[in-house]
Amino acid sequence: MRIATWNVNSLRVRMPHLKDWLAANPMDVVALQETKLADPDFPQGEIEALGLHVAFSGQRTYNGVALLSASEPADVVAGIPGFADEQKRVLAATIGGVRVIDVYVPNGQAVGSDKYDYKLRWFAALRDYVSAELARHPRLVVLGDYNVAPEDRDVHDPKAWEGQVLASAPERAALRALLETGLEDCFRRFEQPEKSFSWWDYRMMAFRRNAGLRIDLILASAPLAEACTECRIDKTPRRLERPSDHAPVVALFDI
DNA sequence: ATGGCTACGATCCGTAGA
Repeated sequence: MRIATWNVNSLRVRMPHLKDWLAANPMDVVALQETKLADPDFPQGEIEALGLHVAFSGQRTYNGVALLSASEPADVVAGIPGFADEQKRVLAATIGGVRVIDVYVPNGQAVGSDKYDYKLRWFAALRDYVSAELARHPRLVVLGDYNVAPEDRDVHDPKAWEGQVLASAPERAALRALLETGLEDCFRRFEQPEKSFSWWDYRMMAFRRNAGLRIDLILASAPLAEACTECRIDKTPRRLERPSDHAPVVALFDI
């Protein structure tokens, strides 16, 4: 099974890149974030014309998540049950016997801000949700834009980012607490090139300088992680004209 | 120098991202 996550930063703008990428990289599951489309505006027909099923939960301008899949998604659930949130950041479905949770973690803006507090509350709710889902689904993957660089090696300049939002200790602790429910970062199961990142700022020629962060993650339950044979970041679409600032991350599972 | 892009929905600038 081939599973990918990609923050497309506007599905409307990135649709040509997505189509080209899927043509070259057929997937069984693709989790998208930042679609930035209200549900009535979602290009369902265009996705289905690619031979894929799709589930989506979006809003105008901000946020928005979608799950593309080769087989039909079952038991689709939007949001974190029991956590009231206007922002469309979570979408779950069962696809090919795997429970998939697509997440777009809040950015947090700045340490100590209201948005940062929201991010930490949101993480706590996600942990409780994932913990309950793990009990029901041995094969669980929780993937998306986490807006946290797990470790210093996931940051191009750890000194400059020390204590900053996306790298602060409370955010990393919240991510660790999520992992401790029983998930593993598929990317770190394998030898990887040094300075592997999944996001680069549009400014300052950050991509050319590889001044990035690894914040897009594929987390898998133990039975699924053990079946993972490869996990890689595909920088190819980031080199295109008018790219998303995020690169897709792919994991392969021998199931 | 705390900026530098990009997308969006509103106007010709503000908000947000990360």
